Amino acid sequence: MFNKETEYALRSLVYIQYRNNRDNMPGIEEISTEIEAPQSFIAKILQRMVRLGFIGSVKGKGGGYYFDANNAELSLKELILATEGGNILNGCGFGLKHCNSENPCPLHEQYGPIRDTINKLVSEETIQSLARKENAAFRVKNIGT
Amino acid sequence: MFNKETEYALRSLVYIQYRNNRDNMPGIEEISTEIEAPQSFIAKILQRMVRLGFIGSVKGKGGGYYFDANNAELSLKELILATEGGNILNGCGFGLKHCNSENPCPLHEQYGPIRDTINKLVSEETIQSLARKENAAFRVKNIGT
DNA sequence: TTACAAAAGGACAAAAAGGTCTTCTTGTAA
DNA sequence: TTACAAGAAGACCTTTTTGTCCTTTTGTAA
Repeated sequence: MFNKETEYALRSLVYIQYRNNRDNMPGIEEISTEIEAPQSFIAKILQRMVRLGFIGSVKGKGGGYYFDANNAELSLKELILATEGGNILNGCGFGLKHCNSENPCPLHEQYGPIRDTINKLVSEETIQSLARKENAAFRVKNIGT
Repeated sequence: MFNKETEYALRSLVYIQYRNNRDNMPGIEEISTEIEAPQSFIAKILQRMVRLGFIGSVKGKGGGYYFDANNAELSLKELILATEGGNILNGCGFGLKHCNSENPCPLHEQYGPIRDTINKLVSEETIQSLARKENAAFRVKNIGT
């Protein structure tokens, strides 16, 4: 569905928010361990998240990452647009550059509703709404084989 | 949505079937021009399609590619599984290896219906059903910028 | 029956995605 | 007030995807 960067960013951010909700500020080591993703890759991705202004970071002893509770919630859409662009949200299932109701590809009619549902999902859900779900931390973990 | 190989395969095959329906057997040059895709890449992809038994080919003067009308229709699902595997059809939106109703990721509930709809679409639609749509050839073209 | 059009095959190359490693900088806690 | 934990930064590497090019084989049409 999403590429690795989006996937790891999503899992990291939900984990950060979940821990913030419990008055913790996790660091890279904790995050990468808990979401089961490569530590240095997560470091790089979170660095980008900080530069984008999605999260804040604290350096030095006891440091880590946090969401500023004063900022608006971060929708999945904003995150996805920043990490992999709008291809999933706008692209034609057939790969045509100009596919629309006047000039539809053979999949247009059936794919439209799917794309709409995806757009609705990523517009309505936020990192915070996902982190609020009970057991969110557990569900963030990449358990299993 | 799909990767390039799937996308080009899809467009090529629909085009081939569309031309077959009109008693033509297009070659690589015609196909790649009409669907606006790199000729040598299309050649390689169609070679794979032949090896998979999805289409037949005729060498020599007047040669090209064709669907055997005696074979069953080729569902999009079969094609997708062959070109890029079942990730889109089975994968978890959150990227978890084991995401299910007992151990759901935070997106599980909302993503499930989307995945189901995609599965329904690719199971029901075939290359042939797409090629039958009026104006299919035009709609296969990648017109525009 | 042969010329040649067209597919088959495979080596190679470029670009993007995914990931690692090392060094530098910062700033908090002791 | 300094030690050091932890993030920042960027070079570099690997794998996968996407694509190109060239040679060989095939088989139909003339």
